[in-house]
Amino acid sequence: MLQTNEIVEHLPRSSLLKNLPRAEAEALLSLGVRRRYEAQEMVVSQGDPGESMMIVLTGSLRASLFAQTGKEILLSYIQPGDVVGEIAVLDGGPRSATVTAEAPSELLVIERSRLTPFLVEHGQVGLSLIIMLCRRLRTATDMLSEHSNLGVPQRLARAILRLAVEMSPQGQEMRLRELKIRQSDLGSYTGLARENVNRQLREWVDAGVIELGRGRLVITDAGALQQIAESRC
Amino acid sequence: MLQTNEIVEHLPRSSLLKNLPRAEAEALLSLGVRRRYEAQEMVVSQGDPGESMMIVLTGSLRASLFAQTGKEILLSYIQPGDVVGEIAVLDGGPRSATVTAEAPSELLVIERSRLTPFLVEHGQVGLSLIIMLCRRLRTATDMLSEHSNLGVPQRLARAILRLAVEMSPQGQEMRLRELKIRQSDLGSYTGLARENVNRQLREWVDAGVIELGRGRLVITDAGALQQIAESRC
DNA sequence: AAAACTATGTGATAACTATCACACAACGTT
DNA sequence: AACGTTGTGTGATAGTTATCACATAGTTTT
Repeated sequence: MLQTNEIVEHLPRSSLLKNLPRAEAEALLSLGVRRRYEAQEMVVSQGDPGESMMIVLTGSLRASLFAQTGKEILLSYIQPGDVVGEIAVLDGGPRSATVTAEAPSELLVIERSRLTPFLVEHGQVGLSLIIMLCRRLRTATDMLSEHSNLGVPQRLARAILRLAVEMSPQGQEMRLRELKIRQSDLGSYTGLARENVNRQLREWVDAGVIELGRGRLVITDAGALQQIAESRC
Repeated sequence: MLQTNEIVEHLPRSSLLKNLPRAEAEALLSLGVRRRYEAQEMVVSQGDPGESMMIVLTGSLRASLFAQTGKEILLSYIQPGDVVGEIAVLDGGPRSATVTAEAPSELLVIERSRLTPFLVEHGQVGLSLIIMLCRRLRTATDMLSEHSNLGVPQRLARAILRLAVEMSPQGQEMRLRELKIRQSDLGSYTGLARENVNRQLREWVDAGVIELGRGRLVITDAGALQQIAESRC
């Protein structure tokens, strides 16, 4: 098992850790306790009180909301280096979303009782958290404006391009060519019916923009996708 | 004109200042410079670089996004005590939205060059900012799930109830009975066509839930609105 | 008091999107 | 190899919502 001081190197591009001096990062990590989650296990559940936040060490997870009808709204995929549960632990409110492990995952759990005093002392870590929250806010705002104002092709294209970055294990720096995703999940990510996702994707296969497989989507012409995403019609 | 040390009392429920010790709040405010904006003047513009954040002292403003088509998406109304422009100044990115003064307004402008070092020193202020960002994230998430999953009546009812809090000059603590808002703005806030906003509102007038005037909406039966907002159909 | 705006009210129509109903293909299990 | 499960492909249909086209009514300007 990794030592605390090895974790920093193990998560090279973690949005939270990458801009922190080594000593600060290690001090933060030393506050946490490791815990394993099995595939399909729920890590946090929307509405619950939340006394801790987690840093993902290994594995992969998904964050989603559930409407009263039971329909899932997929918010994001979560990779090693990402932080989970920070909203509730920082502002004291209930869990704002549900997070589920998709694969067996190891998380570093940091309790509020240790985190809050630490943040008052370590202003730099606070700043790093602030930057992370800002990034979240930006993507939330983006998604909002996309949802209300774009047509099916634009929404789908943007979703695919965003997921190609988000699902990358390289911590948000690289764009994947091949996405491991089901069309129904693309549906709950974009707010479109699965059937319509399929119809649009098929058109793009015919146009040579992507290739499709079971639970799999390959971007063959990223430029074309980008164009569609930015077109104004 | 108010002295810096009087401002704290003048903004009793500012989301940023209310949980700070008096000395910390005053230290933060002393970093800023006052500036007046006329009605309709643009305070920050989406896409611009942003070197400062502002605390609203007096007046009222609106934050919005503009789609390529030119259509406005209304994000929020901004009141004294609220903070504007914090995202760009904190994470160094471009302005994430456009903010316009609706009435003549006075803002306290804090430059990044003074803010960042201050935050490293004053962990408490950082925490307070963090809590504010969390709140923003929560409402963004809420709006997202509403947009994709609710019907017209639910979306509109929730929008009205949220605005009744947001537009209150009492800084997010009180629910107004009378909203000063045009139906076209309700449309760009909810992502609905103005005509459909009108049709739904008319139904509610007939049902005795609200009253309407030019640029004005009065909630006469908040309980009924709440019920509509929470109904699952 | 016109005239010019701005905001609201309402029908008709067109476009879009979800839903339903299956067929089919891939994968895992026993 | 048969079976159950999960994911994909596609047409038909119904429902919703935007758009267009005006009418009307307050407000401000001249």
